[in-house]
Amino acid sequence: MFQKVLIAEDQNSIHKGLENILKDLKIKEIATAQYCDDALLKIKASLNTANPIELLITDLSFKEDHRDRTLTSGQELIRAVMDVQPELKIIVFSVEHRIGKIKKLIEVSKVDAYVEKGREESREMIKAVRAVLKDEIYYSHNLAQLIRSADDISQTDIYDELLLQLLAKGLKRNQIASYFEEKDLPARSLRSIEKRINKLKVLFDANTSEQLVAIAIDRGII
Amino acid sequence: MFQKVLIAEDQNSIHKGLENILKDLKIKEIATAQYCDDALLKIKASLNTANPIELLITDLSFKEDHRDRTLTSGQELIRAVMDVQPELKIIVFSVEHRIGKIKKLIEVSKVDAYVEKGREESREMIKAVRAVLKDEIYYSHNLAQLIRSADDISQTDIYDELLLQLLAKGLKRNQIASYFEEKDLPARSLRSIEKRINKLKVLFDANTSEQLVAIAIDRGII
DNA sequence: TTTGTATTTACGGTTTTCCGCATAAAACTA
DNA sequence: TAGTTTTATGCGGAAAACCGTAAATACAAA
Repeated sequence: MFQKVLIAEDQNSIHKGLENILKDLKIKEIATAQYCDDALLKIKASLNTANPIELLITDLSFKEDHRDRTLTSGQELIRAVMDVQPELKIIVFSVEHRIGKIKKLIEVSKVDAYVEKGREESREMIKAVRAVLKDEIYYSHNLAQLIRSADDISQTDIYDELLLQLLAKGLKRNQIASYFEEKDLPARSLRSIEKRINKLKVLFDANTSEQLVAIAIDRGII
Repeated sequence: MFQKVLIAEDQNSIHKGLENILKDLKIKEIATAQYCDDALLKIKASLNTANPIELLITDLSFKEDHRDRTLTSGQELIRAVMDVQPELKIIVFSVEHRIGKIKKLIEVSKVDAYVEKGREESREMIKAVRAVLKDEIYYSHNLAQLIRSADDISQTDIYDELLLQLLAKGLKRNQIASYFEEKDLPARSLRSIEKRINKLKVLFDANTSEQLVAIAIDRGII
């Protein structure tokens, strides 16, 4: 079993529960952090010791407060951690259920497991830790099917994503075209922008561009 | 201090933490429920006993799973509870930070306290329980100022809200006008709908209707 | 009731979005 | 390389959104 584990999570009510689970799994040392920056510091520090941290369990969203932060989310923490300790195992533990975000974590950030917060979280966390120990990828029960059915999202590329973001930010069609022009992106003409929006409307079954933005937000694409 | 408290929360890692806090506050009996429906049942059942539940601590969002549910959210639970036991004290404990939703809870549902899940949650929960015991209203630290600054939202009435919902659902301007016509709502002409959208765009500083929908979702209005 | 004010509605014109079509450019294939 | 397919662009017209204005209606105070 893992010797040393770090929990990055700002909800202190969760710490106790999580620690109990890990203790039952015979994990010797459990460190905690309430801020992403602290988590990164602890990981860096432990690298030069006899027993470095072997597993990071992290939430995705961390509340803002008075403290200045450089890392503001689990995603950023994960990216930073990969730089200093690429072999570190990572389990994401979050309420995030939007399949777009989760797919990105697994495919882009290469996290080892995703456990959704909810009724089965304790059981799922145990399974996840055991799976990760065996170098397996694990995502909680109800997610497996969702990920397969979310191919529509994979069909949206980074330009679609940018386009949706610009729409949500209040740019008009021709302003978006100008933006694409400036940034030297492909398919920058007004007509191409229009066609791209239309393609997305068909893909997400949206009647209007307002609904398209609502769906994109709901699915966690933007 | 309260004699009997019910916690409605589907994250089982949180239960332990909350229970510890409540025990420290000398609360004798702590009941828990993972589903809204179960919570309501327990409240109803306790009404006919010698010591009924005096305080309900509830989350807002409950995950869907295999079980059929009639009550699917904390908001619905609160509404149902008010019918059977109007004098029951209620503390909402949630990650919801969108001021629109929170304001509605306090003003419409008349909950006694709102504690935001996060770093200070334990301390805030203790404060909340003590305040509610003294018949006071309590909402966590960082919220007090936000609520005051959210007057813009109070300026949106139920028709604005409906309008935003219909926009997000993909109805066109004239379809919205027809909808208002059918439902016999005031200001049902196309021009009035347009003006209302325009008013909202000014209010929320949105350039386009797409951005307006994005902002409305972000602020928890729809 | 009258008067004044605010809201709602209708009309008309401008801008933006939407969409089909034709051509041009690019990517791909044999 | 030449031919084929896909993608991008430009143009024009229709539909929808946008916006000012004025008449009609609703509402409140006098």
